[in-house]
Parts: sequence; structure tokens; C-alpha cells
Amino acid sequence: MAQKAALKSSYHHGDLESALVEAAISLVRKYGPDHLSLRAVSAEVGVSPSASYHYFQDKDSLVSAVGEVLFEQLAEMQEQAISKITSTGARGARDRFEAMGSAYFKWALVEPNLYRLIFGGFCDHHQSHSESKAWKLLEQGLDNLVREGLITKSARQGGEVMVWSAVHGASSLIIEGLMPKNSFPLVIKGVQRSLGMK
Amino acid sequence: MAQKAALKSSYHHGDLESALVEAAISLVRKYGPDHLSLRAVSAEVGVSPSASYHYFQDKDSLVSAVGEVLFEQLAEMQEQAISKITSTGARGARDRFEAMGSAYFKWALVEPNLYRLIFGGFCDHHQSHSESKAWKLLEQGLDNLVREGLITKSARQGGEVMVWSAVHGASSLIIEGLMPKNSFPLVIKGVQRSLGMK
DNA sequence: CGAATATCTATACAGTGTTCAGATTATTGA
DNA sequence: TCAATAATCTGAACACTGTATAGATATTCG
Repeated sequence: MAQKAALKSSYHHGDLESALVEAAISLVRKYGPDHLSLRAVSAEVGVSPSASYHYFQDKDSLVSAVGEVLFEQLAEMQEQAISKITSTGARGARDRFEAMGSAYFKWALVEPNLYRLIFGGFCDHHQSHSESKAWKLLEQGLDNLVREGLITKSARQGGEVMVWSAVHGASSLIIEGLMPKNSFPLVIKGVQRSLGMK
Repeated sequence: MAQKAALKSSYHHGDLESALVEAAISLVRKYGPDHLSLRAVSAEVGVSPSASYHYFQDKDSLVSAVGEVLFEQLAEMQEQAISKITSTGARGARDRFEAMGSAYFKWALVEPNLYRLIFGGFCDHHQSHSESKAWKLLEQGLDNLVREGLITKSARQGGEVMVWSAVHGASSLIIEGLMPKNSFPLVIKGVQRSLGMK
């Protein structure tokens, strides 16, 4: 079906589709989601501008593919941060929950242009919100807080919405220079209070 | 100095600068902040593409001017919503605070493309966050809550950051289809809890 | 091997941001 | 009042963009 490994055939690239996505990510990171050019992406890969039309209907379609990959990567980054926490019990649930939020925030600050691509209306998130890995991680983190008795079941209700809104909002506003960079701890505190967290 | 009113001189426009901004707003509203073309803006006004370079250094500069106007308009919309509230005392402070948030949210949902332009990294907000009208409104609203005894001084600390983050985050995520549209009441509730609001 | 297919190139077209020389109008000052 | 000056806008040009089409090249399979 699909030969995954890129071979050095000069004409047939081997895995052009993901090479284009990767090159696009690299260019967006540098120059922002606007200012991304299909021709520059093609040139980066060393292929003609029309080649991409075999894998993507148009430029927006490539951008959407990039968004999907990045959204997944962001969640993986969070997963990785969570898995680094060694504490157990109530303390563990709390630490993991905070690590999840901090990882999100840090990623946004380190990669503002990638963050803008995901959340700035450049790509269609055709998967429902509750199917996304980010959402599931959040659900899981909140469930742990309940299980360890750090928050009540009733306070947990709708917690995903509140937590993601606050963390995403702060990340976005800070990136755009509308909020001081050191605001994040305040948001963490506020989220904890909104959850009635001990 | 400056003749403000647009006169029907055929060659000299009269107030080209703000006419360009207005036309840009209209086009961004329809087609989004990406997909905005300087040439289309010029055509809308009935002027040559090069004319805009007398008032704006480049396209990005025009977009930034648009962002400044829109950011101000958003705050004015909030002010207007607040001024419509007739209740007084503690109830009044509470209602006005909620109206401020709801107005922000509604504006975002009605004008997603304008919202994206302001908060999606398209324009430089060269004014410091604490100088913005939005921020001052928020300060004022929180001060009123304290004055009316609805929240404590200590809970108020950093309230601007938490409130704006949550409201902006929810607006943004809902616009991008990453959160159900009916999530806003949950965010309001969460904000109130984070402020320890009675 | 040869035919069919997948993959990529070349070329072309309309549209983009931007520059610059010059045309047009408005304003100023003697 | 009327030339000189300044402000404002146009026209043409350049390099660049997304995209469609036709054709060249490589791979695969009978």
C-alpha cells in the first residue's frame, strides 16, 4: 500500500505527503501561518509547486493537515509532561493536573506561530471536540482529581470547559502581548479555586 | 489641518485613510483576516492600489490599524451593554459584570472573523495591556464587585487575568469549533467560583 | 518485456504586495 | 491673482502567489 520510508529516488519522492507537512510546519514556525506559501513548501522539499496537488486539494487542505498533526503533537507533549510526574495519590493527581496545564502553556509560548495555526482559524478541526486527545486528557485529569478527593463530583461538572478556556485564553492573550507573561500562575490559582480544589 | 468630512472630489478622496480601514473591516468580516487583499480594499473604495501607501507603510500596517479600531469597538460594545443595566447596588454590580462578559462573548460569536483579526496575531497591539479600554472596564467591574461586597479584596487580586483568560478562551475555542457553543454559562459559573462570588 | 498507472514537471494564467515615476489637484506665499 | 510648492492619487512594472492543465518520467504488474 504505502511505502513509508523515504528513499532517494530522484523523481519519486517516496513519502512526499508527510514531507510537505513537515516542511510546512518548519516554515510556519519561522514566518507564521499567514505568510505561508505553497511554493516555498514545495521548494523546501525540492519538488515542483504542482506536486502537492496530488496529496492536497489546495493550500488550505495542507494547512488543515498541518493543524491536525500539531494538535496531536501538543497533546503528546502534555502526555509526556504528565508521565514525568512521579508523585502518587492525591499529590500525584494534583501535580499531574498542573503539569498538563503548564505543558500546554509552555508549548504555546515556545511555538506561538504553530499555536496560532491551530487556534487561529486557519484549519478545520473536523473531528469533534470530545474526540480530541487534548479533551480526553483533560477528562482523565479531572477524573483523577475527583477520585483522589481533591474536588467534588459537582465541582467537576463542566470542568473541562472552564479549565481549557482559562488555560487557552491566557496562552493566547499572552502570546499576542495583551497580558503580562507572568500571569500564568494566577490562572492556575484561579482554575483551582473555580474547581474548589483543596 | 485635516478635513474630516468626505467630499465628492473625484481625485482627492477627502478621508481616504479611514475609508480604507472601513473597507478592510467589511472585507475581513466576509472573508476572514487571511484572504484580505490590499487591492480588493482599494477597489472597494474606488482608488488605485498604490494610494494606500500614502497612509500605511504596508498591508500589515493597515491590518494593525484595523485591529486597533476593532479592539476599541469591542470595548465600546461592552460599555454599551453595561450601560443598559438598570439594577443597582450589589445586584447591579453583578449584572453589569455579567453583561460585560456576555457582550464580549456575543460579539465574538457574531463576528468571528473580526475577532480572529484582533486576537489571531495579525496585528501588533503596540499599546500596553493595562492601557486598553477592555482592561480598564474589567478593572472597574471587579472594583464594583468588591465595593458591593460580592467578592473579597484578596479574591479580587489578579481577577482581571483570570476573567479575561476564561472569557477569551471560551470565545476562541467555541469559534474554532473546539468547544460546544452552549459552554459559555459554564464559564460564567466557573469565573464566579474562582472569584469566590456570592 | 510492454502496457497501465502513479507520480512529478513545465507552462500558463489571474491575482497579490510593493515600488516608482509622473499626473492631477490643493495650498501657499508674494 | 498667479506662479511655485506640496499633497494626493494613478499607471505601469516587478517578483511573487495559488492553481489548472497537459505532458514527461518512473514504477508496477500482466
